[in-house]
Amino acid sequence: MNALADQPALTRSVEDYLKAIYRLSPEGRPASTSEIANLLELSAPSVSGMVKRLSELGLLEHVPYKGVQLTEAGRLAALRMVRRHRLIEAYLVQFLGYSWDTVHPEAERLEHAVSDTLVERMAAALGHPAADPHGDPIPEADGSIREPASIPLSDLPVGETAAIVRVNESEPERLRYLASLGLTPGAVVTLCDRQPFGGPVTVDAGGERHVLGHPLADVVLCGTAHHG
Amino acid sequence: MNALADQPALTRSVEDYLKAIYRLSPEGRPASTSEIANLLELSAPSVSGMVKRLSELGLLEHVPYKGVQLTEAGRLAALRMVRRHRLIEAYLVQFLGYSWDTVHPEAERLEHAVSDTLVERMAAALGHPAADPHGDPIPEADGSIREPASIPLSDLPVGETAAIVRVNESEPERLRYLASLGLTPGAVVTLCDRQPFGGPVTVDAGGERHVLGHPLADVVLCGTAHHG
DNA sequence: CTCGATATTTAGGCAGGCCTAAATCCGAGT
DNA sequence: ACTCGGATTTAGGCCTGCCTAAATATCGAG
Repeated sequence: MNALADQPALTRSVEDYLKAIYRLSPEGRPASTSEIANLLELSAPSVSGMVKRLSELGLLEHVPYKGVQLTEAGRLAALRMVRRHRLIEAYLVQFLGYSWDTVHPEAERLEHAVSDTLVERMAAALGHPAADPHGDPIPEADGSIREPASIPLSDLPVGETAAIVRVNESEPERLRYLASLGLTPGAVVTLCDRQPFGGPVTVDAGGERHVLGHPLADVVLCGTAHHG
Repeated sequence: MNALADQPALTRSVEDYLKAIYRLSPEGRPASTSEIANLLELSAPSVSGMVKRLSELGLLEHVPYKGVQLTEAGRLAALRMVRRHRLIEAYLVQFLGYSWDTVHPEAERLEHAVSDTLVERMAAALGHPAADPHGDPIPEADGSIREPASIPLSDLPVGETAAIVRVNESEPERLRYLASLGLTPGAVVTLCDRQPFGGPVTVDAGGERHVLGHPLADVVLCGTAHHG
């Protein structure tokens, strides 16, 4: 058990690469060098070089000119970082006064420094939450993760009521704006109107009506617990 | 104000060197290359090279073959790390179930990763403590630090009663032993007997009598609030 | 004052991780 | 089938930060 703990020590860089590749390959689809370079804000040759080392370490498989895929070891190492990151975010918000729009950079640094012990103590202090402040699901210590089914607010049928389960956004500005509208995980909203051709969406949240641009409505994910 | 915050970004290595040199030069006495190498468990040539870089960065002054001394900038950077370390230790013990003998390595890693914001939030959550769990004084955010006067338990006059203010020990084993005897900061003890020539010391702590070897009694520091 | 032990520095090397410039591959369009 | 542009990899370089081996400075003892 606890497949995410006590793994060989990896450098911060390696941890970041693995996390990035994990993010870029949701269901095993290979990630390209340039996608990784783009996400990590590094040059493509740097990624190429690191990819070679990581494949020699057995953390990923690389088909030259095609892309990379995490091995099981790589996926577990990545999930370990994701678990850390999300638990740290939850802890900082719950206990140290961080808000969901400022917590990311702090977690980004801490995730490389905390011990497995500390992570599990934070998890316990939080009561082993299932998701972080953005609604992103927290992988279990054994490496399992369950992504709740959801649909973007922009796809919710008009007239339908649903709970927000997740907000897929990282820009602080947008997060603050969404929070100011009450559009945070747990909030119950009703879709009142949708304009065609990617037009805005009108939503009722806590008795107030708001008009949201389509791109913004797209990152607000609603639960699909259909009537029961 | 807040001289300890918002300083130029230093690497983990540099931060560790500065902290080590600070520890080795209590009142400005120069620290030698080998002392630093010893404390950081590095080779002397490694230290020599780093010292050159640090002096070029203006963080210390180096008289070749004589020793190094922190500049004001270096002292502030070191104090910043000390503040972080001690606040983190206090926080982990108070809120996350760490004990004083296990908290050091965790703090050692976190001190390089936390932001100034997080440190200050932890300080606030703790109520701005003056000392960490070992009684080591926590530098203020402005860089000031006050070391309370104290004498080793081994030097306490026989018959005298005093409060333990600090325990200058880092080995977990010894810390656990001292804690098991109730010899932790805040405890009030009376020196019952001392054998000559560096012999053991008998101390009353919370109604129980314990015999302590001289080296151990030496790291237990007692307050010198003489009858008043 | 000189010698030798010890501390320190210099010289040279290596790994991690990043970069730019140059070579190479791939695949789309004709 | 060929070619051209974009993606990718290779080549080569730099900085940090560590190492060992060798040179050099210092200091105490005789």
